Amino acid sequence: MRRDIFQAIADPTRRAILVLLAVQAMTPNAIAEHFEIKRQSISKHLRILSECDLLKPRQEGREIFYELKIDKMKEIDIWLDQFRKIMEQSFKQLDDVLYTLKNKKK
Amino acid sequence: MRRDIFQAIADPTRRAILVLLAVQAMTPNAIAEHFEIKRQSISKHLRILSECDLLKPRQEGREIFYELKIDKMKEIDIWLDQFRKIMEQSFKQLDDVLYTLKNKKK
DNA sequence: ATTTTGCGCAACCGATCGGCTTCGCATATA
DNA sequence: TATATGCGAAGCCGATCGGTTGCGCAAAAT
Repeated sequence: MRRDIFQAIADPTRRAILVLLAVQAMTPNAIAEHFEIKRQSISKHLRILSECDLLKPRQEGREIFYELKIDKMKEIDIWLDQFRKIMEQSFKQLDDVLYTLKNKKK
Repeated sequence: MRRDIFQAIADPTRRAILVLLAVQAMTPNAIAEHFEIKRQSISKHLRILSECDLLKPRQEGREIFYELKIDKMKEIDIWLDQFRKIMEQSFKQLDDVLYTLKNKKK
């Protein structure tokens, strides 16, 4: 079980489920209506997403509403931050180069 | 071949490679030194990342320097935007609720 | 001219993935 | 009480994944 958030969003069906649940909590059957796969397969996806802490199930009678834990999505953002920082740094270095060139011209 | 960017970053080794290459372009051998897997496996990862347009190979004699096409990372950001927007909307709705409650108190 | 080095490709292999079907259980509903 | 419904768990299966080894080729070094 690798089961990290990146592996979770690797599957296009799971990404679509996340988008659906971002709008409103839904039951497995309701979700399955939006796809061409069986409810049981949806359940498998829901299990994976839940294990990654991306979803929170809420039992209501015999139904289970899965809701998105949107905060968890921040983890992806945090990972992307590395690149934003490195990019900034690259621009800074580029600035330095430009600055040096400018001074040499003088 | 699914080969989209989300499948590309699903693998932890590939994510680490991206971070390495964010700092500076490197050859397969140089990259492999940072991992405990064979150079050929690294090459496989590099092929996948290149096919996703995340890397650009630059031949230099018999060496190939792979460099990160950092712009491609924005695609992930764009996907995340959906959730940011939905979150904003949720806060807006929450504001509406709070506003209504406030008025009822009067 | 020969050997070493850097690389990608192809074939192989066990593990995992993402569907499927079948089942059992708990909760409505008749 | 009997039946229908909503769900998860388990087992199956073909496809893909991520590693390996063993090439062959071109460039560099000897």
